[in-house]
Amino acid sequence: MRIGELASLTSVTTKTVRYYESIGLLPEPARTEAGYRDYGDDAVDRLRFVRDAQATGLSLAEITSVLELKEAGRASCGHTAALLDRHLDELDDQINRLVAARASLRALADRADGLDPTACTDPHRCQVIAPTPAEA
Amino acid sequence: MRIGELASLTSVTTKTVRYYESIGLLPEPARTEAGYRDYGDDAVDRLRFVRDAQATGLSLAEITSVLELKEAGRASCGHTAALLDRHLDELDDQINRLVAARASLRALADRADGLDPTACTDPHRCQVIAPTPAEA
DNA sequence: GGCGACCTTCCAGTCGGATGGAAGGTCGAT
DNA sequence: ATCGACCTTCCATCCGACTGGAAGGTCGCC
Repeated sequence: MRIGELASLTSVTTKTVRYYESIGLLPEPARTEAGYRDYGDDAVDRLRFVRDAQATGLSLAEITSVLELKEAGRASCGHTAALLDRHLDELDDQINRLVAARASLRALADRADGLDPTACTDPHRCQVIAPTPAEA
Repeated sequence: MRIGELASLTSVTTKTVRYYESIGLLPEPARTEAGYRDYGDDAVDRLRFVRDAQATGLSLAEITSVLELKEAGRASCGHTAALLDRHLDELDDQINRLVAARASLRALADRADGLDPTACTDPHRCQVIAPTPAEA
């Protein structure tokens, strides 16, 4: 199939497909006589995997390394598992940071809701945001 | 105080301070006769607030708008509260997406752990990553 | 033989959040 | 007088993941 069909089957643009090829994420496909890229069905799988992996938050560089291991064949399970474990840890950290941020933001928002708007008269001190009204 | 002191009090670089000024996040400070930036104590508060707000995941653009509202004075509580609520929703979405991603990654990693490495012999199909071994 | 859809390459630009470096000015201490 | 620390401006570069556009080739159909 040509690039347009591959792109629409995987819901990406042809631009993106060429970009992925340019960074080594997708292998160079065969070409038709006219020079058009000519993909097999496995390209759809690979590209779908890329998008799935991306959706879990892996960077394109990480996905590249998973796919290179896959390409290399043997022993990839261990390496892949290690990469996934590492990414899981990062994901946990990120979630924890966001949850903490959420909590402090929630506190800020609650403070905002509880405030009397008419108390908001000093242009130099907004009580919602000033961390602790008299700390400086 | 000069830019270096402000920077070290707030744990940012002087580069970053000038950058924040350039995008309108910090007001243009007074200048000494020699042309040096000359900050008052409130600059420390403001810059600290910026970093705190950033830590909760607000973009610099969002922080700018919060600070503009603060600058504007009255009615800022309502607007600020609305912005915070909106950001809270976004944060929730983001956390949900990450948790979902974590789950699917976890499933992938479990699969990797459970696999017999010697089964990993076909260079064209790594069982850890191939989404469902025969789907194409 | 010409239209439009599709393809090619290559180069530039976007966004957010800075960071690096060059070239030069200023200050206090020795 | 000169050193080093600090300051100034301006312009360029980085990262990741694309996206846009120009200029041109190819295909099928009327």
